Amino acid sequence: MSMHNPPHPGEIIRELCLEPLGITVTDAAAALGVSRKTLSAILNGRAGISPEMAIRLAKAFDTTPESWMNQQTQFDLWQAKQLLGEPDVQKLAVA
Amino acid sequence: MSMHNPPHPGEIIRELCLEPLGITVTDAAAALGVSRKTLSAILNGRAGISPEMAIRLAKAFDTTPESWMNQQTQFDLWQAKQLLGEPDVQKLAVA
DNA sequence: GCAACCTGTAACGTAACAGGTTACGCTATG
DNA sequence: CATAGCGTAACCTGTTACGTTACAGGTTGC
Repeated sequence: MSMHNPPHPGEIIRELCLEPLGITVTDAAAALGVSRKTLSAILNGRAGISPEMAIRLAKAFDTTPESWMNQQTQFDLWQAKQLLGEPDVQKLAVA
Repeated sequence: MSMHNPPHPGEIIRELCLEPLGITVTDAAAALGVSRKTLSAILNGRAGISPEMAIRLAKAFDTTPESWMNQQTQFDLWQAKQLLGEPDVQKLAVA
């Protein structure tokens, strides 16, 4: 179940949102109301999608904040699994 | 669409996981492999569910990490909407 | 060739958050 | 009363998001 490296959300933004519109990073950052550096960091995988950013992206691209957050969640979970391995946890549920 | 204060995930853990089992916070923290303080902070809404914690919770309670992350996402988004209000964002999509 | 623009990224700061240990006060139960 | 469980405070480290400023490299047009 989803064992392959999920793309970080920045790739999605660039490939599905910015490139089709032919908009520059500088202009997109201005439209989103964040600095060029902040958007650049996300696009290049050096920052994640914060809740605020998800709301801004949803408003700009006419989507839902949840969809952006879920992309980030998938990426974060995949990354945490790589780093954490199998944590030493006792089962507490019914079986 | 979901305008009411969503519960923070700590309440869910306490009410749906710990109380039915009659397990103490101290023991649950030990089973999860985290400190008592860390679990206490989550249960009382003073910390969120990190990806690592979601993985631990999923293993202990035989659920999925995604379900815990989604709970946290709902809470974070609701909170961000309260704090951010309507951000000044230009529409970039088709219109 | 040079100027203008776009981009990545570095350095500096702020603020916030997760996690840990230690310690204190409260409450409930033996 | 003594002990256990709990919340929470202070203190630490590491990480992240965000901002401004500045610099280096690439493109494009004159």
